[in-house]
Amino acid sequence: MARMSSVDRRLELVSAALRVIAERGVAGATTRAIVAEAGMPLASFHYAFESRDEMMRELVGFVVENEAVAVFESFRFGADIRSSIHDALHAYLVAITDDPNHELVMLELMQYALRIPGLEHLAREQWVRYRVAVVELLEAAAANNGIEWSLPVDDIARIVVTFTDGITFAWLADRDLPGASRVIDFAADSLATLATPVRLKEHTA
Amino acid sequence: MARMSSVDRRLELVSAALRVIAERGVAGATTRAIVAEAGMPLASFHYAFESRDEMMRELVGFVVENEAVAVFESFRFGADIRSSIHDALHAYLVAITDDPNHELVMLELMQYALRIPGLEHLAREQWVRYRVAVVELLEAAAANNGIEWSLPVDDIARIVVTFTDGITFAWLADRDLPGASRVIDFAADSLATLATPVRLKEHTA
DNA sequence: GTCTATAAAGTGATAGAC
DNA sequence: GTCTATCACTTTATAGAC
Repeated sequence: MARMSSVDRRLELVSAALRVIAERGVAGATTRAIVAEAGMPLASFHYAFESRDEMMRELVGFVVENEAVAVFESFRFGADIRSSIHDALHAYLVAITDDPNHELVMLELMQYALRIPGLEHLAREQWVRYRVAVVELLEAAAANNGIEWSLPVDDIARIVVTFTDGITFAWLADRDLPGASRVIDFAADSLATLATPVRLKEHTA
Repeated sequence: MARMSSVDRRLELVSAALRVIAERGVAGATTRAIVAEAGMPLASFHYAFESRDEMMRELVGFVVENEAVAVFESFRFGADIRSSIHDALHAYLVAITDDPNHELVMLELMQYALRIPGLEHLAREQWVRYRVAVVELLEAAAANNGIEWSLPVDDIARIVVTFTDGITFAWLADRDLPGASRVIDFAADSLATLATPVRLKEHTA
């Protein structure tokens, strides 16, 4: 393997570690397994990182930074707020079922962070970022579908993430896709009741 | 330690292992840590169990069997269905916050089961048992508050568990109790819309 | 039966050759 | 700088003394 900058090698190792974790879990992410996945000799690991703990801290931080809710990025809104919510949740469900290991890794890393002293704040941060992403989506949906939210948008985002977490967890456990779809139907219905049509004083062409 | 039957020793070790897991996580539940917690010499472990894996299998099975949703057992219903749901969810939240490690252990064991080939069905089973417990509660609540459910009770139970899982997960991450309470308010409101007053042809005194 | 003492394998981390 | 070879330690599991 050609020479790489220190920062590249760190990234390469973190990336390899994430693949190993997806395959075998956090417990299976030994330094040997990671360097094997990255195609490096064992010593390269401690050339890039002080310790395995340091790498795991960087990995969790990396995930928190980069785990955008990409599901929603290319998302188009529906004709009304109910179908916008429904389609977004459905897109989320599809993303989960397409790559179950990904969500399992997120869950495992979150738990890992909750267990390691000094990393608890990263668990909180990751969860808050999800919520912030949902806030943006809720505001865009409101603008798009001409509604106002009857609760603080931050509270609604909390409800939405409660749904997505619950749906994720349930599907990971029982793999019942029609069941998950029925929950999404309910979620869309009940969230739509929090939307009220907005009276326009003026509107732009 | 006095002589104990084989079955008692197994139970003692499983119980000690659960305490160790609550304290240090699954990764910290080494055979040494477990026998130390149980006050036994190391060799006793393999006298009772073939291997650590066998003990972990029994432990997960034990939890699945015995993890009753005790929260709801001594639960009293409210005057209407909305407050019955609300109070039940609130009682659940109190139980979680009183003993955060307990839910963290359940989460961790579920993840463990999902990772270990041959144990996946136990993860599913544990989740289904929660749902069955909720079905019973929903039916009791319906009888008590004189309503009928407008969806199959099994689907509603799925929604309820989605809520409790999501609320649990969120609270473990961000420890925001007022936030969790607001989600519970919403959950009670939206679940109550699934209840319709029942017309009685006749009633018993 | 019970437990000390140890084996065998795997871990994170490094020294030292190139 | 890079990597082989190895250290020091921990893990599960067992042999063998009592």
